[in-house]
Amino acid sequence: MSPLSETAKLSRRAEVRRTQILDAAAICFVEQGFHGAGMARIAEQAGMSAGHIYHYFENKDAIIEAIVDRESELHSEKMMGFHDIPRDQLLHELVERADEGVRTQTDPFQSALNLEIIAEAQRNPTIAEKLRANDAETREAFKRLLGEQLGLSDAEGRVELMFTLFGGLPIRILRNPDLDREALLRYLRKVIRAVLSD
Amino acid sequence: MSPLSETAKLSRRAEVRRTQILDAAAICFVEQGFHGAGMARIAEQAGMSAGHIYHYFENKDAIIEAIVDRESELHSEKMMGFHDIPRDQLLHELVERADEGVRTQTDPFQSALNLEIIAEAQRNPTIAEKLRANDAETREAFKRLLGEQLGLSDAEGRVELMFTLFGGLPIRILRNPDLDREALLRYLRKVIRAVLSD
DNA sequence: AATGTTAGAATGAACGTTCGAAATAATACT
DNA sequence: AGTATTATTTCGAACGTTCATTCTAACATT
Repeated sequence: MSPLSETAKLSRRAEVRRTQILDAAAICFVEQGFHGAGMARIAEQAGMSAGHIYHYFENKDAIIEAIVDRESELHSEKMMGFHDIPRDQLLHELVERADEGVRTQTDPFQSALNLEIIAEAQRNPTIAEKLRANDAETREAFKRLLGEQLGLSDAEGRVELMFTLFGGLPIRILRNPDLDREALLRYLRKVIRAVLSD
Repeated sequence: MSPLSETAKLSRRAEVRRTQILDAAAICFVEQGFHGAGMARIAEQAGMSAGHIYHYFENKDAIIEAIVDRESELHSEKMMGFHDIPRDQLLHELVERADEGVRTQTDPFQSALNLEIIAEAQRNPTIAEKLRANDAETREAFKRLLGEQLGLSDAEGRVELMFTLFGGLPIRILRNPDLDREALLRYLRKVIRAVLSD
């Protein structure tokens, strides 16, 4: 067996363990928060000993950072999905896909993890920086989309409004769990049309 | 001296101490989070010993709850300010006061405290209930405003959209601290007009 | 046998909370 | 009014617990 495949096998193994830990940690963080969840609980959920986690992550903060990285990547990919849409269908698609956005942003697990990350970013500069970098990236991508594909001026303000709206959904669902998603969607679509046209 | 004024004096004293503690705690919570801030740090900020705090609050959670109550009351009062506006000026006023809303919701201290409360609500049922009660109250008030004063149908969805938008501002400012408030405001006003008219 | 992998006990620091006493204020008594 | 007594406020040390992290020894795999 070549040393290359050996390392590959090893890294793969390690990669599996890492995701195991990250998945477990995400569940614990949602249930108890970053600082409420103990390493023991995370280890139990991941099916390994507490001490063993330190073979894959330097410390608890590194786990948090890895989770944020994973979420950021997911978020970026979601955003990039709009770039393949032909320009004459773009506005229509953005309006149509509003409900998908509402669904993901109000999903109990996702929105809880999101809010947890947000809270952590407030006093963890590393996390804050990751969030801001991801925001800058997706914001610029969306601005280009509006400017180049839809030919809209003042894309900055339009993007900020859209991001504020979708970003506010996790908070909204927390404050009103019985929220009428359909009623909200009616006006969400109206707003998208108003903001993404002259 | 009547026993009434005596008790009043005593409660006043206690009330001053209580607000002293709440103010100090709010600062600490913003700086280090609910669970990051220790009682020792809060006590120092309040200018008293850690043990002494327990004469005014049963425990740390009680402090958190009191802060949430105070913020809720503030939020309710802000909302009630719209009820004195004559109906023919209401829409105009709502559009005009948008920038005041943006200013308060993106104020560094307020938005940080807000997000901290939100995060805490995720696994503290008492806090969650307080938030939901406050939301139900302000939501109903705003719905009445739109229905009775502006004669709008389907107020539910309109209110949800507006609340989502303003509620999302603290997150927005965290993810993009350099946010162009004026650019955002242009479209925020456009959205308010679109959502609060047929 | 050697190397990589796992478990779980040990460590030390940090935290919320309790407690008994000291300081201060209020009240009663002479 | 001035002293004695009671009540209230304040402090800071001590306690018990919890937690992240380290370490040592056992285990598996090659």
